[in-house]
Amino acid sequence: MEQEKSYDFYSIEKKWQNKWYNEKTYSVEDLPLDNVNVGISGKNKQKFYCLEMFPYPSGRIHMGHVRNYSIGDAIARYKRLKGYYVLHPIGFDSFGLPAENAAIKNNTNPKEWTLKNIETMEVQLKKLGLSYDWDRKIITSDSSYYKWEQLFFIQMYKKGLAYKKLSRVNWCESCHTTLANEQVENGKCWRCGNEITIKNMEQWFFKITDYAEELLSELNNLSGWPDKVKLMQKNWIGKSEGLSVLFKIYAEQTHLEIFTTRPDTIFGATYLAISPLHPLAKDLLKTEDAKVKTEELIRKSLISKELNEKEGVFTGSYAINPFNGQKLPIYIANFVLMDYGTGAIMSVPAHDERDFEFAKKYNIEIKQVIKNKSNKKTSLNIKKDEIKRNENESDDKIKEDEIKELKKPFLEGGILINSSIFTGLTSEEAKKAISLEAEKTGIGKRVINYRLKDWGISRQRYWGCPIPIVYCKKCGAVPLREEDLPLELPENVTFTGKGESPLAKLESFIDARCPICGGQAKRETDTMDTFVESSWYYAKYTTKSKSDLPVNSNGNSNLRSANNCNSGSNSNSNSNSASAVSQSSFKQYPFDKKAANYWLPVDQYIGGVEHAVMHLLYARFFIKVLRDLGYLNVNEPFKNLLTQGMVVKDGSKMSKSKGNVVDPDDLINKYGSDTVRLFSLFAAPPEKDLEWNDKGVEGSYRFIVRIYKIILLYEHYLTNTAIKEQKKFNEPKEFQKIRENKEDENFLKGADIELKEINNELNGIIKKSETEMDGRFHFNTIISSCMELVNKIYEYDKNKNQNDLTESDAYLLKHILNSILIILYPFIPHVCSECFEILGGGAATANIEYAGWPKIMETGYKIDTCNIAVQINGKLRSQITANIDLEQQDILSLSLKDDKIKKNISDISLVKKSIYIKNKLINIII
RNA sequence: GCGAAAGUGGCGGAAUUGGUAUACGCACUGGACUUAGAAUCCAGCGGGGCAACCCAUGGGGGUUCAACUCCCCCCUUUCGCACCA
Repeated sequence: MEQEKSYDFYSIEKKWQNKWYNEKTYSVEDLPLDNVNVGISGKNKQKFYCLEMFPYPSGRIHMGHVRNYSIGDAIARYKRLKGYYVLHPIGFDSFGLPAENAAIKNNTNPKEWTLKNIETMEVQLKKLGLSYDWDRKIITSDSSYYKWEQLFFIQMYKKGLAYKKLSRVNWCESCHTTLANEQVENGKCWRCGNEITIKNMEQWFFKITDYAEELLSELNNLSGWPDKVKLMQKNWIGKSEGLSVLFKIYAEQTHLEIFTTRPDTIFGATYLAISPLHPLAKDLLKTEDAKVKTEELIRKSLISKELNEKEGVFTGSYAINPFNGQKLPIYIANFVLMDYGTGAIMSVPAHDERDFEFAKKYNIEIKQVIKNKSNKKTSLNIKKDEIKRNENESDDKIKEDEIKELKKPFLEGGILINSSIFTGLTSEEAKKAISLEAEKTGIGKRVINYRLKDWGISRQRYWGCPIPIVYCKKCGAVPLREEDLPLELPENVTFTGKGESPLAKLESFIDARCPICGGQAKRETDTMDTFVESSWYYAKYTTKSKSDLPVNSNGNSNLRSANNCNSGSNSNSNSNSASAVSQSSFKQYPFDKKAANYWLPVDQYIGGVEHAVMHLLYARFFIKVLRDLGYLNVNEPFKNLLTQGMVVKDGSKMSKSKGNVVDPDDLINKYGSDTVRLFSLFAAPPEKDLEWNDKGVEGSYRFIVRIYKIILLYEHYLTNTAIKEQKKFNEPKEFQKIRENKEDENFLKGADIELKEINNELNGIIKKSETEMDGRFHFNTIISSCMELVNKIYEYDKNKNQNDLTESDAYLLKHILNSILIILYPFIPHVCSECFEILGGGAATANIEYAGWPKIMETGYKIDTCNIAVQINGKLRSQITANIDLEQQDILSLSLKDDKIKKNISDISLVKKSIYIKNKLINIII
């Protein structure tokens, strides 16, 4: 007996990984070429762009990465089998705080730290055997990448899409920088969890609000996104339609503009409330007492957005309700936000919770103007702008005390009361009518407000993309000339971890010349939010050739020499930059427009749900900007989105502080990467959290060993029956049939029934896998069916002497084994590649990469009996075996012959009726 | 408070269209092999009952011949937003 080979995952994985990397198996062209080798040509193939969110090089790969990339790789490999031309790139999102914090802590250089981490992680990723096109690797902290970002910034600045303003911004003391609104979670910093405070600072913004409407409406076209994410973005954008109305201030010439979404309640307004930060606030104050109290409110509003209790001050001023002339007191109220709407509201306590609460506290009148819808139809005529009251309408009288005794506000829409000529209208009608009336008389206009704010991108940190702006005493803020890019991040900096950004203290960096007048100027020392890099990397990937800026070719690049750093823009090695260098400045593009248009949008994007309103919103915004700047013609970056759950252990997210971290490297060394990948796909469907289980990993390992062993078992056998050597099957006729999937029925008829049954099940798995891989991605169900099938093959093997097997058996068995290997290949590519090779490959190729997705093979075998569940009054009582496709009557009489059924139903006359689901179930009602 | 998702054995999870609930895996129990162990293989494995049967998909109602699946109410958990007028 031959010595049994054991499953040596180390050698197997090494062997295939080397092959993939050396042969660049997964590398694709920017645009498909005509005459490339079989299997990798993109011509006549449909493109498929598969992308996982690229990692921040924090040091080592963690389980979340493994899960993310295993999912992506499974999809990419599946699509290749299905005949797609697949772009599957990877890179590093390498600007960010950890590098700088490490620098402060260990006195290292952020760049070195980052590059070292990238090196480590690249080795780890390669050990996982992921099918990336490594030629497209991006390192965003490299100036060959971020210079384009600076270019975009300048072009956005010129279009007014990047601007600077003084504003109240979120400040994280621990990270020592400002944050965008999206990056504040529950009043805390998204990164470190520190409490956010408010600062008034000059900051750079991207005008994402210009795209609010498109960002919102395009959500409707993203059918491949989870509803959850779309809803989160929708809520974040927060569109609301309403009316802005001018209220004249009593005995003054000024007006106060308020915004409301409930114009129908305007007759119920009993006071106005304005934000403490409202520009008119101080002018309206009439008493010393109010002034003092307001100061306090202002002070509180300035440091925090948190609010415990509603507080306010009566200013002493009044405004006039333009609709009924009522004199309304004006309050300064802490719950009114300055940065939404107009910073002033009309308060209708009867119909708004907040106004109600405030009115109760300060004893302000509550006036009901909406009541429950009655069945009575309104008898008002609304024709265009005209509202005519019918003659015989009787007033709906509401008693005063009924209003005052309201225990809580009436929030729903209803029928208007106490609202002059609008009384009797429904809320919906009244909104329209009152808005029209306001517009007609010029006291108001319909407006749309968004909750979304512009994206604050200034960061007071070092390790980020420098903002290409200088401040000239004469010319003000001036962008660098495009040809002077990149503005490199200087490297000779010291990190104290205190006070301002290191850049702000670096004279050699700050000192600059004005690009317009040549005079003395100071450089902007803020860097860009690192979410900018990830907003467009998917587009950069589409172009392999690295078109770099000319290095040293532009003699007057004095701006760059000022920072006395290495001016070599040193992208990784083999860029054939000869032609690029000879060109002058930005005649080049960050990526080839044709390639971007060809590959984008990303067909499948995979990442954590935590980026639902940060990265995913910014990226959508950015591609629209790039489109409008003329770089590509694509509206949305990601066609389909899969948000995977977290990897948890003992019920909580893996983290150092909890001490429940599992290091992928340890597992790969112990079981091999196929096992680690398999477990992370098998233990839960991708969108759910994955509970890590060391014992479960062993189960996955066992399964792989079982596959390997059954292949070895049959390697011997299949060789003996000459399949491997193709003595019989090499006959052209047979080969032709196999290729065309037109098997000789007679030939297969000879095969074992057990094998044919297994084959039938295989056919089911092939179909089921295709549906799963087409969008639901519940790999766990595919894997479990494969496990079942492998178990059956073992069973078959147990009951069958190999020597009794015929050629037909061998052929069918090989088809089954090959198919199972191909189905599992996207999840465990190394061992499947190896096994496929051991068996001698398929009809067309010995390389599983190009074997194609398995075809359904009909053996002409149909099961002619089926198992039918017999229910009595809906309860399962028995099961019978019957010939397939029998009619209800036959099944019923068969059922009644069954012992267990007989016990319950002695005579057919007891049967009231029966319901029959063909070949499945009969329910007998008695 | 508002919005969304989820709740199935000891555990991870199946059941994609209403049609035999608990597939597959883990853990556990027993057995085989072994001096012994590991590994492997075989068998069992929702709860109750000797059994016939009964009870089980968070709880309670409903629709239906039939409900994990559809409808209503409630509970719990997770996530997002949180004075957005």
